Amino acid sequence: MNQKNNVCKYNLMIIRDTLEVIQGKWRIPIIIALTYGEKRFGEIKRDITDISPKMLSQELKALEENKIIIRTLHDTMPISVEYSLTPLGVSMTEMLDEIFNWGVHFRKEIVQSEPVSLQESV
Amino acid sequence: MNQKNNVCKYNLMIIRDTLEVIQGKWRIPIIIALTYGEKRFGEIKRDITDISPKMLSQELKALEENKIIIRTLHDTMPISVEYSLTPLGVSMTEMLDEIFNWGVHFRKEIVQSEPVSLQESV
DNA sequence: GATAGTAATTACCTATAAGTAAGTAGTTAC
DNA sequence: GTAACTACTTACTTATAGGTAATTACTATC
Repeated sequence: MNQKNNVCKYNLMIIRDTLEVIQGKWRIPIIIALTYGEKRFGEIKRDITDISPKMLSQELKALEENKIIIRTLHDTMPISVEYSLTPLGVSMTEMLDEIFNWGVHFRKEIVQSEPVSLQESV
Repeated sequence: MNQKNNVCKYNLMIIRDTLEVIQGKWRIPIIIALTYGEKRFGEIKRDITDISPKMLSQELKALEENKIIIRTLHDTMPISVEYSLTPLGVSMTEMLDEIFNWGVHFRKEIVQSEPVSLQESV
């Protein structure tokens, strides 16, 4: 029982470090947008229609600091900036898939029991 | 390309509904604590040492409203209250496992590159 | 040269999450 | 009867997340 308890506590510690990286309204959506290939600032903004440039800029910076994404400056005319996942970012795929899968399951369950308005817009 | 884009946007919508359920510092830790079996208020508090009774009470209530956990009042003397996962809560297991797995991977990567203090206490 | 697009930054404000501290109502042990 | 335990609740405060609006610097198009 004490052994089981320590395992539980160790796992909770790992989880809390992880949550700090993926916490917030925008980080996971941004990462998911980038799993569809490298994108420019404006492209991500168009995918996540209601994010403000301030939040996008801020969260991209945080994800870069956590080595989840890389920012590449292409020396074209006009200059373009592209964001893409690092190997560490790509390694999130299974996790993101499972979050998505559970989301689908959850939506099914909730829509069945109480037809409350989740986000309807696509 | 437009097709791909709509798929991306639909997926983002699912994800945002999901994030609302699991968002915050305490919900995932609480759910994980309960994957080890049903627990009483005080037991959860002992697992998650730094949660305040206010936050625990508040988050348990939110999880109950989202049908992730159930609160059972045992008519013992003295009365005891037990929290356990619903089938919907149990269905989060794969997702939580993947979050944990990525957390382990992330910790390994970060500890290698820069030995910065993550949470050390167990 | 005016207008629009890209990739942001800055200042300011509000809303929400979380923390602190104390209190309550019941029970049990000494 | 008083001290401690369980399961909370309430009031208050602080911290953080997020939103709004305006601005910047550069290029391209009309």
